[in-house]
This record gives sequence, structure tokens and C-alpha cells, in this order.
Amino acid sequence: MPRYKEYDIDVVLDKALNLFWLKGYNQTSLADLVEVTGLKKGSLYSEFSSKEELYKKALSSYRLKTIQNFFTTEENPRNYLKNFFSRLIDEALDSETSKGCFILNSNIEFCSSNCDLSHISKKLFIEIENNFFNVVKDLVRLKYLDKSIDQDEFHSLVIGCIFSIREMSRFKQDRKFLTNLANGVLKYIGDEI
Amino acid sequence: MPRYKEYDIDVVLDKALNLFWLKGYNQTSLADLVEVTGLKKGSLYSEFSSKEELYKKALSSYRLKTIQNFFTTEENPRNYLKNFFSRLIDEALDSETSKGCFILNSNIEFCSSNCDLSHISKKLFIEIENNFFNVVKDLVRLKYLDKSIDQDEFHSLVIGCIFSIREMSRFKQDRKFLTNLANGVLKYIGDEI
DNA sequence: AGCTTACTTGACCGAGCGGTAATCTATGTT
DNA sequence: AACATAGATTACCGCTCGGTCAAGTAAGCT
Repeated sequence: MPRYKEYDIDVVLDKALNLFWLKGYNQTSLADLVEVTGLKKGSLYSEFSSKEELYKKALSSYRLKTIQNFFTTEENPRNYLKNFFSRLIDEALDSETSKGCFILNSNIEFCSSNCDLSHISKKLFIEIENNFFNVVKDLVRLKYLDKSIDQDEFHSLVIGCIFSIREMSRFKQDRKFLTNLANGVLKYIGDEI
Repeated sequence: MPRYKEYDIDVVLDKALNLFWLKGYNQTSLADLVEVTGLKKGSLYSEFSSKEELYKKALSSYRLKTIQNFFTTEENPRNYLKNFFSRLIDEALDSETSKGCFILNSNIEFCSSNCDLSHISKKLFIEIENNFFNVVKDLVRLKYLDKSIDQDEFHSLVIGCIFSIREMSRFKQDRKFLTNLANGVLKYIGDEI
């Protein structure tokens, strides 16, 4: 085996992911990717076959991290939801990571086209919805949910609130505001941050 | 006075607005604008001096329409809020207008840069926030707001919910979902759609 | 040492971008 | 009829875009 690669694929992919996450697909040029990854165009293209493929791999990597970091829920669903919102808010206020949610960003960017990336983004969004569908089901089963609201309504509210916190924090970094949003939801399960 | 203009500025601006609204600033090319307005490049540039200026004028025109259509509120604040959400949902499900909110779209698109358009968008967003600050104040004054939630919290929830309805409808056109979102807010003033 | 293999590099491609400016054309005035 | 004026048109600008490819180079093998 002659000549080794001088880069670590995972490191490169992570750098590309972070740039795509910050700037979006269309606003990230190949020149930007070359700069941030340190790879030259040719290497970038022999490793990942196109800008779109690279984005797909970044999305896939983000999905995996998100599932590992946010989706595992052995614990009590009420605590889970509260902790989830807490972490969301902390992350939203960290200037390093106040880029919103990469999956939601993608849905927004590609919603008016019907390209591959649009369909992939939508699928990933549904995956998020399903995770919280299960959480809400558990909340109902354990009788945490207030009688004034039904399961389906509360699920919508949770998803909508996650969306607001993650995406609005991109242009409104205000802890009080974001906490208020979370509490507007948590009140329905008798909790707050 | 020699030779008259063959187009109506307001019509042209409106067509440009609708295209920017649908596709965003960066994804709308001059060729697109030429096609949709029917004006040639030269005319477009003599009328509006640049792509950015045209976008600014589109934003300004949108702002005026929004204020006229949505902000006047002589009526009861509880009815106003319910009707406002109803109209938002109806508009969100109309395929012609399911482009989200042009002001919110702009905030999302420009949030990671600090260009003119970013600052303008943020100002327009604050204007929206202020309108609903007054509505919430009236709700409190007239004792419509549930004791379980305070004024500031409720205001955040209203803004967050408006954001979700307008922006999520771009990729999730689901009346039940959007209505659930609105109702999650309206419950706090003893109302629903 | 020389060959093979795989990674790296940089020059290059056509296309599309936002923007310009000279020319053409239609109209009111004298 | 001739001119002045202003809108319409189009060829063109430099630049950047995503993408390609041939030449260069570093390592393992015989």
C-alpha cells in the first residue's frame, strides 16, 4: 500500500458539517470548504464525490450525533423533556453552537425545491417527531399531562417549541425568551425550568 | 416629457417581492427577476439600483402590507388573537402563499451574516414583537390571561407560536398540527380555534 | 534502484453570477 | 421636420461557481 492519506476523514467531515450548519448549503462555496477543511479541491472530490454528497454525509453524521446525544431516554419522560429543553437552551446561547438545528435548517433551506436534499431533510424531521411522539405517549401513560390538553395537541406544541427555540435563537439570543417558550410547554406537565 | 414607462413600478415590485419571498435573496438570480418581472436587466437597474436595493424595497412593501392586514386592532384582544391565528393558518395552507413570513424568512437567511439586510430584518422582527406586546398587555388588563402564566411568558409563547406556524408550514402543511400549535397558546386565554 | 499504487496539487473548464454602459427607440416640444 | 429627453435593449464586463483532469509525489514491494 503506497502513500497514506494526510487527513482524517472524520475530522474533515466534521469541519464541513460545521460550515454547512453555519452558512447553509447554497451559501457555502467549494472555496469555503477548501479553506475550512485544509483539503484541496481534488482531494475533496476524490473523497466525497460532489458538494451535494458531502452535504448528505454531513447530514447523516449530524443525525447520528443528535440521536446519540438527545434521543436516548431510559429515564422518566417528564425529567427527560425538562432536561432536553434545558440543554437546548444552553446550546442555543453558546455562541459556538448557536447555529440552530442542522436538520431544521435544511428543511427550511430546501422546502421550496423538491431536490434530494429536501426529501432527506423531511425524513430526518419526521424521525425527530417520532421520538417525541413516544415521549408524549409515556407522559400520558404516567398521567403527567394536564387534562386541559390532549396528547396530539401537546405533541404539536412540543415540536413547535423545539423548532422555535432552535431556530429563533439564531437571531434572538435571549435566555429569558427561550426559557419562557420551554415553560409554556412544560406547564402542561406541571413542570418548569 | 418624452417616452413613458411601459411598466407599473408597483406591479414589478410586487412580482419581485413574491419571488424573493418564495426563494430567498441568494437563491433568486437576476435572470429570475428579469423573467418574473418582464423587465430587462437594464430597466431593472435603472429603476432599482441593485439587487439588494430591490430586496430592501420588497421588504418595505411587505412590511406595509403586513401592518395594514394584520396589525390594526381596535377589536377585543382575545378575538384579535384568535382571528389572527386563524388567518395565519388559512394562509399557511394556501399553496399560493405558503411561503412563510417574508420578514421571518429574511431573519433566518441573514442571521449568520451582519449585512444591512440582517439589521433591517431584525428591526422589522422587533416591530412584530412590539405589536403583540401591546396585545398581551390588553389581554392582561382585561383579565383574560390565566393566572398560571405571566405576561412576559405568554408574550414569548405567542411570538414563538407565530414563528412556528409561519415557518414550519413551509415544509409541514398540516392543518391539525398548526391548529394544535395555536390552541396550545389560546388555552391560556381560555379560547381555542 | 525501479516499479506500482494511491494520494496531492494546481491549472483549467463552461456556466452563471451581479452589474455596466453604449446604443436604440419612442414620445413631447419647437 | 428636427431635436431633446428618457425609457428599452443588448452586448459585454470581471468574477465566482461547481467540477475535472493530468501531472506530480510519497510510500510499499520486488
